[in-house]
Amino acid sequence: MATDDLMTRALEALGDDGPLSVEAIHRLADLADLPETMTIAEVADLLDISPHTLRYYERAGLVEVARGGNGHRVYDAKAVRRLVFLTRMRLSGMPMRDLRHYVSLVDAGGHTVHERLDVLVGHRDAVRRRIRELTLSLVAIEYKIATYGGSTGSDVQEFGTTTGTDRTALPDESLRRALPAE
Amino acid sequence: MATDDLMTRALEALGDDGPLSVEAIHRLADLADLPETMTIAEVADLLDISPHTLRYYERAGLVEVARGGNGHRVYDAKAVRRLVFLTRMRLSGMPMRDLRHYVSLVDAGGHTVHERLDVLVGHRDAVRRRIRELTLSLVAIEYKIATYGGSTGSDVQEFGTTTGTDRTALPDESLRRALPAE
DNA sequence: CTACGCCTTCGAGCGCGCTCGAACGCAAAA
DNA sequence: TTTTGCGTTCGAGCGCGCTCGAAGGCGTAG
Repeated sequence: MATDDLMTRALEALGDDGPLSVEAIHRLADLADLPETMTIAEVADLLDISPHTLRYYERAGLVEVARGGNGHRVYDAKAVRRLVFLTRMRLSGMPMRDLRHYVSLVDAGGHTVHERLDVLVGHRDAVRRRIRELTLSLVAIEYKIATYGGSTGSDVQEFGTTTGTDRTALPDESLRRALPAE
Repeated sequence: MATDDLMTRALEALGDDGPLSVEAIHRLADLADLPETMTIAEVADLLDISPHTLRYYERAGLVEVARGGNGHRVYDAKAVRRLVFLTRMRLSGMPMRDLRHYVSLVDAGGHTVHERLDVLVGHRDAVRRRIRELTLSLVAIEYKIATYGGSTGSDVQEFGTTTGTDRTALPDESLRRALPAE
């Protein structure tokens, strides 16, 4: 069935270039050897977010950051590791609200481990659903691109024209039905 | 390499239940036989969005909808098909701004086909990047769940305990390095 | 000494995508 | 006739996640 083919190719096509910038990957590759302490600018650079956002996260109660003698923030390795985790969760769509909840569990002590796992599992499932949702949309978009003729409303006649030519192994009827005009 | 294994399993795990509700899939399965016209409530039900949102899309210039004798909106098949497309693009993360642009191209006539394709291809690439981004996060989250011991900052010692037991074929070092505390 | 650069706190503002509510119209049911 | 239900227009409000800017401190370079 052609839908599976397209789905497979859609998934394969993801092997191109990552969505994370190459620098960001490099910077995150070796979390093992983090410096003892970092400035806000260094952390911002590491995480690819602005100092403003870092201060915002701190204000939101997601992380505690010490101050140096000059009043400047001093991020130790523990704070940085937590921020790496937090930004990863944010990037995958976890709301600030849930993140605050999770952090409060962590700070509450070891007896909250079970509930923390519930949060993680819930988010994992949400990410899975979102990926699936996006993959379905991707298939639809790729189909539309593959069959695009420039329809401006009266679209039906164009879908029959490529039978025989078969320029890109077009998907099946179920897709055609799911992909309307424009 | 174990990372690939986890990645593969992460992708396979997506085969569970779709993110779209079963009803929504059923309702969208047969776009071929749409009724001649639909009310706002019917379209809202079909697309799983609120009538408020439908009016908002119309106000935003994304679609024109006729009025019946009583002043009520009358959605014809063409409008419904466009709205199906629009909601699919929205669901996959295309901003309203881009959607407005695309619609303006469609309404401008056939000479904009090339530019329309550019928009679609651009969005396709964005969706691909987002899927990849989410997949990476998913792998990280699954790793964290699999190895969770309840670390509260001093996390390092826990990552060595499972060597030998090998309860779930844990991934490799590169992942460990990418997944910090909490 | 001045200027620069990087940092601080705090409160306000912004862009997005809805979401809501008030005030009203029309038609069928009780 | 009154009520119920579904619709209309329009403008305002909301939740989210930043993002910005003002006003100032501190330390080094020129």
